[in-house]
Amino acid sequence: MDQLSDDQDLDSSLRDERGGKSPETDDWPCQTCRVRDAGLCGSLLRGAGVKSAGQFGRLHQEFHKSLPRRNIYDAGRATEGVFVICSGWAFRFVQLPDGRRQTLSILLPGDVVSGVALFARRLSYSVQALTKVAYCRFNRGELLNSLTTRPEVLESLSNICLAENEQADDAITDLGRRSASERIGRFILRLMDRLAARGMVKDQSFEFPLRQQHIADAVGLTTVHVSRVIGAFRQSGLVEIGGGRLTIGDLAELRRIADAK
Amino acid sequence: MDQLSDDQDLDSSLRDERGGKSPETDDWPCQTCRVRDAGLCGSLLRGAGVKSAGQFGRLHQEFHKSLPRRNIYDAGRATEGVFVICSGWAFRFVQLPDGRRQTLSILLPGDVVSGVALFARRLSYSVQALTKVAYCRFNRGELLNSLTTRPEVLESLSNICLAENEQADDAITDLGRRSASERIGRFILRLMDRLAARGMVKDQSFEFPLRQQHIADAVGLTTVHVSRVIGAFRQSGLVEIGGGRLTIGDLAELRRIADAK
DNA sequence: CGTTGCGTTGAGTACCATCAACTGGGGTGG
DNA sequence: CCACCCCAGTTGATGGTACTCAACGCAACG
Repeated sequence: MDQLSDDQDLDSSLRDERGGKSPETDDWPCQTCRVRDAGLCGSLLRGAGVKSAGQFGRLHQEFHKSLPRRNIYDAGRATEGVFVICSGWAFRFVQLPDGRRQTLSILLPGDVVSGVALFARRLSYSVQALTKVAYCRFNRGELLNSLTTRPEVLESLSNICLAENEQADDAITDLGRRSASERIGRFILRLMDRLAARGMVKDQSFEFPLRQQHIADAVGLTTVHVSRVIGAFRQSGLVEIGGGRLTIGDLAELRRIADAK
Repeated sequence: MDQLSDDQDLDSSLRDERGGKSPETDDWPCQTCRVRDAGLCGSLLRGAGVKSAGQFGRLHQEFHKSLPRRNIYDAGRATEGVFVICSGWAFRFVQLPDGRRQTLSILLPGDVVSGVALFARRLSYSVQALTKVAYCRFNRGELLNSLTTRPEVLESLSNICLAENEQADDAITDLGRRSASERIGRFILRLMDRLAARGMVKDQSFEFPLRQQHIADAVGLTTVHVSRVIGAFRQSGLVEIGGGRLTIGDLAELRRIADAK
């Protein structure tokens, strides 16, 4: 039913963590992917025909899995391509020398870790799995080629970069000019919107694998303060968090809090 | 000598503010541009040959000027292309309904207002001139075409997007996890680096047309607090600001403050 | 049943915001 | 020339938001 619970096949193959798969084998993971038709994968696979490997054949993919709390990528390491989250949650973050930590974005199934990673040999942030995560790497060279030969790929990647920039601008505004409750409210609402676009929200309720530490790192607060704000939210009946789920109790009021002071 | 003072021609032509110029006239402004060979303009004009208009002829450009404190672009308006700052300073900012304001980035000569603006019909932020500004608009359609036909344009625009994303990530980290003095210190140092790359820094001193209000909007503080922090900087001999210039007094110490707590 | 991780709560504090008054420079007009 | 105003910046007083340190409850787990 939901993304995080029915991962039998993820479980069963977690032994071969980080094991690559040939893109042309019969058990091609994308065949059963829930988010295959959206975002970058959509453009890459649509033009190619899902089963054939013609002139616009499938790009080479390398499939990986990660357990929770493991780093999928460490800042500064060389990358050989672009990562896409197939299932599970992850996040991009920066760790300062003195331990302070800032999450740059939460990555949901179907998200490209970063569109511009296509042009960068190494990134300045790390990526960590939040839940069990299955992800896939597209080869940089191939992707760069298809950029010039396949207009829909260029368009898709452009849209991804556009969205990433807008999200970054939003984050800057939130962190620079909004109060704690505004930040947390907006954080929750944005997450819900993104999950809703994936059909992962039902009755204003969705899976929520984040610890308060993750929220704190994302909105630039401490866990203690996040606890207080969320406690206040809960007492006002705005949200309910528990059992790995988040349920919105009073959407209108949450929107009001998130929109202004 | 410096960018902002020798603007006789800017002055003299400020009458025809917002007046477009045909790209093929003899008084083509780029002929005298100081930053012509850098960034996007560099790639666009290099491949084309500066004087000729062959197969890879010049793209259509529309030149504009703006007085200080005028909005070059208002959030939400339809855009017909990509803006490049030719001379002067500007900034991208978001204005919240209740008046709070966050600056997203400072734009220096040679900067593209936003690389991804190429793919967006309207932007969610506004752009305001800080000094007298000359800027130029490249046509969206033409630029999109040259993206697929001219590899160096694609590469240049990729690098711009990459840099924009990295700057945004830096800003998020600063606003989320750094103290006031760290933010201001880093703000100054980053500005100096970017100006140095344009040859606009001499003896650790550079033109600095920003009011404390602008700094406050950029680093997410109030003007009052910016005044205190900068006052402390000045008293420690770290920086001296005055007469529209900023001079670094103790670069090592400023770096130390900016790098950690 | 101790341990560990996560969340909550309290007390005290630091940082930064807010409000307000005041300074000094630059322009303008009497 | 001076009065006046406006703008940018400074400074002080005060207060609130969010941080730090610490203790504790609770559930999961070995």
